[in-house]
Amino acid sequence: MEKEISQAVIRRMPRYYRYLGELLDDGVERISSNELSTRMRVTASQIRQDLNNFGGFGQQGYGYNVKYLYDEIGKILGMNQQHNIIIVGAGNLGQALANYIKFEKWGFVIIGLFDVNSALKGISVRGIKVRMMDELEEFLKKNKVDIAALTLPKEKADEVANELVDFGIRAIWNFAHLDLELPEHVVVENVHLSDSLMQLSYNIEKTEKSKDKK
Amino acid sequence: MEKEISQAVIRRMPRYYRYLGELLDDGVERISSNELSTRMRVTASQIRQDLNNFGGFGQQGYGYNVKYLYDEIGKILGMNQQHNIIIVGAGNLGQALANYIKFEKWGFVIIGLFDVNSALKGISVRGIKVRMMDELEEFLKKNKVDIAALTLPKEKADEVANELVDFGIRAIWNFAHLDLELPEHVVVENVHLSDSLMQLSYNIEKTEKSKDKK
DNA sequence: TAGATTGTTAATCGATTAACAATC
DNA sequence: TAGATTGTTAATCGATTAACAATC
Repeated sequence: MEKEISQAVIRRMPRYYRYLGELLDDGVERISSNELSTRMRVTASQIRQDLNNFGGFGQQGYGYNVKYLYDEIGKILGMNQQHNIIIVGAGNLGQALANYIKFEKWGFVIIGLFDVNSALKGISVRGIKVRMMDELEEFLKKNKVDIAALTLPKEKADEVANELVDFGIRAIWNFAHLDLELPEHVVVENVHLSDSLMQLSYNIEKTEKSKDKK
Repeated sequence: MEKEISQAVIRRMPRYYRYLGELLDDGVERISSNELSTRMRVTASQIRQDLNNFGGFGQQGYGYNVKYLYDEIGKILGMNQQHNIIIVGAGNLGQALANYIKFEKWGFVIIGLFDVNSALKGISVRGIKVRMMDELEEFLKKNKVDIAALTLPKEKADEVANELVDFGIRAIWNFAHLDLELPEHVVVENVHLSDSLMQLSYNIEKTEKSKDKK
């Protein structure tokens, strides 16, 4: 019986992956938790604890082999397999995501674009034509889709999300400004841009105030 | 001497704000921590603790007045004032953000678009023309800019971020896939979309596995 | 072998939840 | 006044950090 790994740990994994990728690019062969901790500004203890949730990737007296650790974290995050994505909502944000070719480096491939708005019918983004929602069921039968990105206004998002789940979608990358209420077996990752701006706004005020005190 | 409020609390505030906004739209006048806890799927205790970091907004025996609490949280988050934003990096994502008019509802107004790529010179998005970086200093002298959104590839982001800070920018909304190393007085809020996708990918795998066990 | 550094246990710190007295 | 519900203190839980024995 494996113990559940906390989301706090999961959130840090992509960051380790990124730093290791940079070290790899720089030709660094091995690194100790201590040296990595200095670069990343976290404690060495935390790095070792985090990694040991998944296995003993290091070696006493040596540290961690950068290439090996990079690959292992990649596997943990599922970067060793392709993820097919459809984007539902072909407005500005949806189109921007469709254009963002860098995702393919990590195996995230956008294979379809959908919208409810028939005004967008016929438009293509990076060679991917925008389809209407009534073509979705057929499309999902013919293509393996792992993730649906939801970039619709919140008024439509809830209904469309349920439709996606009915058609068999198991993972939603949600950009709509609401909390989706979906069955437990569906994984949802929220990107709430306005929440992020509000946090920034709060931290601006806080920083201004602490400056005033001096 | 005020105690520092943890980022865990700050992260939850925009969500409270959103739920209260919905209640307000629905014409709900008052709400108890208990009822709100049911809707938001958090504990009533957490709600009361979170709010009491900022003040006693409720009333024993009554609960919270929705309108009042909404406004108070709005003030905490700085939603009572306008924030002028420039977007640096007028590619797909930058343009998508510039087009996203909903931000204005919360007082976030995009007043400028900049890029290093002269191919974009002359293009306009929602009436905002793309300017070159050499116009930035002048622009910042003439306009109050509260936030710079960074939507450049990571190769350019670091250099541009430093430039922004040199010109007096105090807050950066960072979409580039790297950790900016900036002076302490600069507030940075990161939106790492690929990290978010990787988390989603991990959680997909985890959910698949737990299903297999049955 | 001696030195370095991990993996892991123990200690500490902080965040969440529970409980209840205060009070509307 | 009685009932409801907050604000706040105390208890619990979980996450982070420290320490060190194991071992390369």
